[in-house]
This record gives sequence, structure tokens and C-alpha cells, in this order.
Amino acid sequence: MSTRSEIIRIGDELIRDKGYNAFSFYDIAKALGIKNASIHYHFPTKVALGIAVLDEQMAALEALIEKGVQKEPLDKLKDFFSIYIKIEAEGKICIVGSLASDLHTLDVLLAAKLKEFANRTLEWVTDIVKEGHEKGVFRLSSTPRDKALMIITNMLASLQLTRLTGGQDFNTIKDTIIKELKA
Amino acid sequence: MSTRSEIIRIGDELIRDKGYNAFSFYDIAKALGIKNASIHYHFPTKVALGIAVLDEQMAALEALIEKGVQKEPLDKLKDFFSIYIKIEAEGKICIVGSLASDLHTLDVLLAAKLKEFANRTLEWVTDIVKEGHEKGVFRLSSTPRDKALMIITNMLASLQLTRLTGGQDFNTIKDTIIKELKA
DNA sequence: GTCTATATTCCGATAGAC
DNA sequence: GTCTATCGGAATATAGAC
Repeated sequence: MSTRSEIIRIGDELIRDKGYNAFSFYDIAKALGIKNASIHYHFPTKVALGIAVLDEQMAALEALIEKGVQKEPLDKLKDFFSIYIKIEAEGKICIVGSLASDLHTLDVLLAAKLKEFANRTLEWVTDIVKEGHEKGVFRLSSTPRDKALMIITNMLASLQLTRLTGGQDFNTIKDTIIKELKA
Repeated sequence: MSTRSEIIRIGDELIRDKGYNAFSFYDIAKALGIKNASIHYHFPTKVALGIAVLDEQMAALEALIEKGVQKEPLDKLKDFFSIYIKIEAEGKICIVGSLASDLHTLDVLLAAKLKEFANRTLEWVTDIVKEGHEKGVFRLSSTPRDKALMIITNMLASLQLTRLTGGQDFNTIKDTIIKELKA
């Protein structure tokens, strides 16, 4: 693993653990056993690092979408859930939720990347829901886009809320979404 | 309006606009036309201000609950929605969602208040859903607690997501929740 | 690529005059 | 209650040696 990709990985974790405005280059330097200034060799500014983190997430998203393109709608949806299952196991939150909370403090380039990422996610889940509806396996009481938004918001905010309410509600919510969706 | 309550009001707005770690006492001082140090007369620390903001929100929540205690479940739910309708009109986000993103950077006292507030909200909505189910007006495919969590997460994260996806999806989501709930 | 050293800015907080 | 002045700390970022 190159130092550059390690910095991206730790930066990503810090954003989803403490938030973009609360982590510092020192946090990363400490974790890697190098000095503060060395981070600036790989990323001139904090904004540049933030953009690299989102580029990495976007690439991972596209890879996940591509890998499941032949799957059935329900299995595609489970691929989507797998993102949040992993985050939940880490005790962290979704990067979209984290950065959305800081939106009005973000550099315009970073904010643009974030919007791109959120819209790509919404597009993907909307397509899954639409395909499931057309194949007769999903039951809808709204447009595919609205249903997709409801599923995404359930996942995104569950990670934030269950850190506060302490229960193991995350898994039952996931199951209830599927139960309500099945035709 | 006393200076103290003005500080709380602006602090609340700043948390839901920029996030707890991104706003400063100077932001408040500037908005009120006073100096930085004057804020410290009313609130010795930033944590003390944060706690006062949550205390105010908690009092408002209890007042809203109390005011609707005689209402029908659907109208109680609409009272809950009214919180988010107001926030959406301001272009801001839910304070629980904002602070939850910063949870691991918050003072323990502030974090405790936040958990208290989130649990009280969950308790309220759970009771609404349960009452609606018992009266036969709400249809459930999960426990009242799970359904309440799904409704809350829909609202909370809608405010974060629609800042990114730009649509007017917030209102249709609200309507879809009610449509799916009606027996 | 990583280091030391440093410039600069900003923030939370305190002291003391009015 | 608000002011001026200031302290101490932390963060982003740069310069230049190795």
C-alpha cells in the first residue's frame, strides 16, 4: 500500500468518524507515523485530500454497480445494503451524511464532488427499484425515485441515529425495507 | 428578546447550517453586533452554549408533544412532520443529524444531552405509531419502534440529501410515508 | 519522500477597565 | 453587560535541508 493511498484511507475513516472539519493532518500523520508536513507532499491542501477521498469512493461505487449488473433486483439491493453493513460494523457513518452536514463550509469543488456522488447513488438505487417494479418483484406506492430516496435515507440516517439510541435497530430496519418492498 | 436567548437562537441556526465544529463565537458576535468576549459573559464555554441550545430544543419538543396529546395519531404525526417542514423552509438540517455526525468530537455532557433528545423523539414517534396501530388507522409490517425509526430517518436524512440532489423530493416523501402507513 | 522549522490565521477563553 | 487587550493552543500551509 502506497503512502498516498494510506492517507486517503485514513482520511476517509476520519471524515466518517469525526467529520471533515474536526480532523486534521496531524491525525493522519500520527496514524501513519510520519510528520504533518509529509502529508502536504501528497496532497497540497486539505480540499485536495477530500476530493481524492470522494474520487476513491466514487470508483468503489462504480465497481460495485458494475459487478452486480447481471444480478436480480433484490440482490442488487443487497449490494447497496452491504455498503452500510460494513460502515455499521466499523461504528462509523456514511460519508455522504457526514459531508452533507458540513455542506455550507465545504470548498465548492468538494461540494460539487459530493453532489455528484449523492446523485450517482440515487440514480443507481432508483434504477434497482424501477427494475424490481417492472419485473413484478417489488411493490411500490410511489415513484421509483421517491422509494429510492426513502431507502437511502433509512440507511444513511440509521447509522447516525443508532449511535444515539444504542439499539441494534439497524438490522431490523434493513429487513423491514425488504419486507415492505416484496410484492 | 434577551441577548442570552438571541445567542441560543443564532447558535442553534449555526449548528444546523455549518455544524458544531465549524461555527465560532465570532459568527454569533458578528450577527448580534457585539464582541466576541461578550458571548462568554452569557456562556462560559462553547460546550455550555451547545447544552443550552439542546435544552431549548428539548423544551420545544416537550411543548409540541404536550399540545397534541389529545389529537388523533395522524395529526400527531403531522405535528412531527411540522418540525422538518420548518427546517426545510430555512434550508437547514435537523440538529440531531448535524450533531450526530460530530458525535465523536463532542464533550460528554453535550453528547449525553443529544442522546437524551434523540431518544425522547424516538419515544414520541414510537408512541404515535403504536397508538395508530392499536386504533386501526395505521398498518404496520414491523414493530412500532422500527417503523418510528424509519419515519424519523426518512425525515432527518431527507433534509441532508435533498441539499445535494436538489429536487423537491422532501414533500413527496412526507406524503408517501403517510400513504404507506394508512390502513 | 520525509524531515525540521516556521509563518499565518483563527479560535476559545481570561483579565480587567468602564 | 460590554468593551479592549491578550494568552495559549491548534490548524493549514510553505521553505528548505537531507
